[in-house]
Amino acid sequence: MPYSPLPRSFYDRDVVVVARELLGKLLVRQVRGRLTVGRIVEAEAYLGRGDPANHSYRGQTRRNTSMFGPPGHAYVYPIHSRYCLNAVTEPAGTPSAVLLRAVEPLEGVAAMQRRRETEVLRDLARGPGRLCEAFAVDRALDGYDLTLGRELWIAEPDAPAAPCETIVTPRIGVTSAHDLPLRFALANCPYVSGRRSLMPLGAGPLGAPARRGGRGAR
DNA sequence: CTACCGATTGACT
DNA sequence: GTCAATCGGTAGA
Repeated sequence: MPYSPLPRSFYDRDVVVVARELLGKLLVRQVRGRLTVGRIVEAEAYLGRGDPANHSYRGQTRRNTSMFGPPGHAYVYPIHSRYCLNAVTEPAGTPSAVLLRAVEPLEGVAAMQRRRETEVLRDLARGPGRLCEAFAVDRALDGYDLTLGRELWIAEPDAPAAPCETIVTPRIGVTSAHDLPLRFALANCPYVSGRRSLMPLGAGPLGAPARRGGRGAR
């Protein structure tokens, strides 16, 4: 069966492991029988304990209730007139989650272009707010069960894409815990957000050529 | 009720 | 590179 959803056991593990392993998986959205699919190329872990950047750091509120629930559900929150999509991880009571920051558009590109009001592939789902717009994810999906395979889920790709190097960096946009390397992304992937040159894990300071202003494809 | 502030984006120097 | 629009969530009076 194509695009069968990852089981709950996938999410019921350490949030950092889940974040890393979500790279390369497929984000699938179904609206009125139409599929929108993208390959996850960037994700961030938000720890269930001792992470001041996590919305749950100061306890449970109306907004972050989904994070306190069982793993394998969505945590969707609004910010700056946009939405951000997370996958809740670890057992219920441990408020950890993985923020999906970018996907490579694969299927349903026309729908994404319509929702995003741009034709530019690279701009369809690069960044958490854009991703939600492209995939028609809003507050109605907060708490939604990602293992059902009906409206929104994550699937294993049929044929794994060419092996890609993973880079690890601090999380983008957070105002605390800058030191924690909890952002994971595919190296040299044009669909990854962020503005800095990205250093492959384990590469020396001068080992990796920084990508400069050139836009490449358009 | 008011005040402050982002897990952002897009426009601009 | 820098910057502010924008609005719901949260805390506090």
